[in-house]
Amino acid sequence: MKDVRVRFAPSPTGALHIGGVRTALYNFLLARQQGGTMILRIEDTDQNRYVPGAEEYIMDSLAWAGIQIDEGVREGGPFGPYRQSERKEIYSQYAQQLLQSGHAYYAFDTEADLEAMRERQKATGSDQQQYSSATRMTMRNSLTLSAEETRKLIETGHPYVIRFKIPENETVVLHDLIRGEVSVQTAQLDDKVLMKSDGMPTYHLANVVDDYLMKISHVIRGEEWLPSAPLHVLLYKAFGWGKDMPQFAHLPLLLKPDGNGKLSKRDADRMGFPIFPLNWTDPNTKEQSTGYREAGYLPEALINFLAFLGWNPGTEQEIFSMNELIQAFSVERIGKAGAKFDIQKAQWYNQQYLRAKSNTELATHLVDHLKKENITCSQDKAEKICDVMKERITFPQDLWEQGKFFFNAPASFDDGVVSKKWNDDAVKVLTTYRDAVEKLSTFDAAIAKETLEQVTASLQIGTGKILQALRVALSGMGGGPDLMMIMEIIGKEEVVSRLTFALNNLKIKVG
RNA sequence: GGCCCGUUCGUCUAGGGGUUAGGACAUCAGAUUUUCAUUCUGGUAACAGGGGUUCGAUUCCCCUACGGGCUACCA
Repeated sequence: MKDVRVRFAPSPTGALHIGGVRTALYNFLLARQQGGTMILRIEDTDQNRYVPGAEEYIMDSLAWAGIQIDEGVREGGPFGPYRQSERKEIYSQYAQQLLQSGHAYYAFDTEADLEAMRERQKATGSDQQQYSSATRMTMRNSLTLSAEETRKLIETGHPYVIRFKIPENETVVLHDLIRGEVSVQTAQLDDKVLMKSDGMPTYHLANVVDDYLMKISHVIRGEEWLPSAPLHVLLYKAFGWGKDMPQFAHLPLLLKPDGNGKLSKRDADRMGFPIFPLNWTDPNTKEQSTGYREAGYLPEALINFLAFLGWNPGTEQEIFSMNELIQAFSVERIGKAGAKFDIQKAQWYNQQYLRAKSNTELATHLVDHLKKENITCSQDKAEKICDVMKERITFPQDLWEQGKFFFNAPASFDDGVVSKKWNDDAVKVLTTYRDAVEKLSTFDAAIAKETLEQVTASLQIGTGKILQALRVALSGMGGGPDLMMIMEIIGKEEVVSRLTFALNNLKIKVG
């Protein structure tokens, strides 16, 4: 079997969209599974849309996600350059080949000429207003002009494009790995521009030439390319590369969570979830976007989630590491229909991966975060906190968000809990308890519990009745991890001082 | 408009001519828990519609509806 060589070919027109990450992922999975090569090709043939920094951003994003590139701008490789703007000469050379073999022609039409043609077509009631076999003989091109005229126009510097001459009355059949056979009549296709007047190729030419030269075996890309795939097939044939044509797989799109249509940045902003892998500041608008990384998503969770959007292994296993995905992946099991983007599922995955992490690893994260808050915390204490908190968090930052009380005494107390649970009995027990704790020489969760039980027993008040009051006094909140562990972690002195503060400041609410 | 692609619980999906149509997320209920969360148990919930083919269709075919993509000297 032919060596598997796949490519992810984004254009650097902005941050990498999450859908692009999935496309890259599927390419990567196939490459790794088959012992093939993953190529990153930068498709920067549109000079107007070039956004500085986008290229770096794309590479950094893929690296973060764990999608490794074997050949590309950074990595180099035997088929470079991997930036299309640096391959300009190659494309014009191949365009010449098409010109000579009669598969392409020069066109000198102006914007106004094209517009007039479309109007004429519209007036005849035609379904399509295209530059095609139906209209090309009415236009200003090397098909209608003499060789002499054509040569003169080019020599005198008239702007021109090179168009592909779509063959007439053919049926193009392409075999898509996901969709099966797709066939299109060439009469539906237009004479696409291959080389633009600025000397750059269009996507269609560049993509076919590069895929051929780079020996790409599988083209795995978004469904938006399906309509132009027949044109690409025709191009391969025109070049005489029919036998070396890659296999195609057109991926279903990622749809917005509500309603219909493809997932856009607007939807993500509106619903409050990231659309880009990493933080991104648009250099033109200065608009800032939070990335998945910064929002607290773990790359392995994002990857697992993305992999399952449009693909599944056919088993009931939900959690897959990258290596497991590589093992299990198959293009044939990719679905055909678009998948709505469900951020809740992504959060669930994140939770699963987060809780699978060791306390040591989580603690390191916590300690790092605490530095930003100017709080010092031993690794040992941080590990204890992570141990009691990890079952209740979705994002790493929740460790701090939900566990602030481990470091800062509560400044305010949950009203609902106070009004319900802060009563005479509670005050009585907590006062006695505070005094008892103060006298203790050693203190840990077990001792804290034993002492509390002794106090409630002596006062003949059920322990359960006052636990919520104790919790709110210590943490300010009505919920949280095991109270005895909280006391052990914050320590005896802190327990005493927090109780004293609460006892002095909380009023019993009557009624 | 034209062309192409698609359609199983709210969502991601498995399945496939005869199944109690399976799982996961979400949701609801119960249990556990000192609270919240977790965990456990259970529940609600789907084959877009109409025609065929067939003994039988959700599964195969056609049509319709709906949805999406494309329709640039953008990718």
